[in-house]
Amino acid sequence: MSIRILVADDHGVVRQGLKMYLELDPELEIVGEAVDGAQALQLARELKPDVVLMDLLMPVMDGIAATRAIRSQLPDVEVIALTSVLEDGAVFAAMRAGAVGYLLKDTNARALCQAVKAAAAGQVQLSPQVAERLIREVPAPESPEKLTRREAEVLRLLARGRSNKEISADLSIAEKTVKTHVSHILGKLGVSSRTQAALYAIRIGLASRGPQDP
Amino acid sequence: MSIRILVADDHGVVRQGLKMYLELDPELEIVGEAVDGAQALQLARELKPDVVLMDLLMPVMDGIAATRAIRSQLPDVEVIALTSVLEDGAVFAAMRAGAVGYLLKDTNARALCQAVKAAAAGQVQLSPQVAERLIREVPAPESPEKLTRREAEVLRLLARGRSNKEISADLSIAEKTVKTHVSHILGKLGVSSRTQAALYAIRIGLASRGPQDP
DNA sequence: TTTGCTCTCAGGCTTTAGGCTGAGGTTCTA
DNA sequence: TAGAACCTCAGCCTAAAGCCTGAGAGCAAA
Repeated sequence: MSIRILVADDHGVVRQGLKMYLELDPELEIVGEAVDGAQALQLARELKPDVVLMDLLMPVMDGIAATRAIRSQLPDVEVIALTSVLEDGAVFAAMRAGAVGYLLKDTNARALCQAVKAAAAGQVQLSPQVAERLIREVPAPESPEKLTRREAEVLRLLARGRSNKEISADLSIAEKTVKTHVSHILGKLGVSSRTQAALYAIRIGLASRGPQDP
Repeated sequence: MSIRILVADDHGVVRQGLKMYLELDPELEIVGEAVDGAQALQLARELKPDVVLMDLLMPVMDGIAATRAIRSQLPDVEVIALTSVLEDGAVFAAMRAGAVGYLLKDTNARALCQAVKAAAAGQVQLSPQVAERLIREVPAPESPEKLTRREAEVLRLLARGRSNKEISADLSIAEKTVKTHVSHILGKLGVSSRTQAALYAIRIGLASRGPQDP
């Protein structure tokens, strides 16, 4: 059973290059190509690939947004972010969006194939340069995305398994207000349930995965 | 400074295979080999390795007993249990004996090296299948009830943020049935919401994104 | 001062989650 | 062969979650 791959990049040359690289490995199979983020999302839904190679700079819907959408709607589809240059914040943003890997386009064929296989197994794979960059970006995970201070606070409690009612008691505000915050959180994170939001918070390290006792 | 490893397995083929896998990583170094539990204990005392890869089924002294002996006499030596098949109770027994990891022999080279490094740092590392088994053997400190196979499966999906309706589609069963499973899961785990159940699954490693997804 | 963001709260609404009871089917085992 | 699990599904119910609109108050920057 081969690993099914969807390639998303707005440049034909890049898609062709990736194709030639990936098809050197008999275990890998390209099942689709997308030219923008929206199409990537659509094709991911239709084809349900194992791995999406996602360019971050694309028209219509950028790679970050597409990654977030795919990861929230299709949790079994892994995404590897792909860029030509290292941009500030991009690595962390991609990881926050749910990408399981982050590669530069100058990666060689062997490393690329290996990264795809690792991603299919749900394992993190980073270019050495990227890993170094990540370490320097991570120290400032102050606010995930654009959550306000209050929203981040609510998310932290939510990610400890607290109900809206419990959170309202914790913060001494109305449960209705908590619901408002939660709605905003779900919207900003691009997820559709509090459980997904909690898992997101765990992933970015906002909440520890320790015991939930207050 | 490399990580020093002792391999304990009564089959030469397995020892050779582990050697080839581990020596792919320059940070790992095999310093000794044992063919039974008694020899493993003796060599662990002499060589003081960082990690012991311990087969559970061995003559003279089985892996569980050897693990217990090593952990009690040499607290700085970490032990990873290794088996070819998942046996009932074996995971729990190994963890009780002090093993910090539990891997199947069909683990690939990358995962194996990663597990050894994690073990050297004292971190727990489990195969996804093992994690699933573990949750069935050791559900919660309060209620010693075990999850059934199906319940563990539902929990795995739940811990990926799936709704009841989505899970019912994934498993091709009625949403009503999923609700029944979820109710039983919550009861057995002693938690009061699906989010808490998801966090629990994450904590024990069930939710580590594994390759066994459809 | 105006603009904008944030935090607060509400009403009204639909959907989802979860508890409880009962029940028919399979499969495995004592 | 009779229990004992387990999986499946249903009805009926309450509670919780989530969406949408609107709105007042505080606060800070332009």
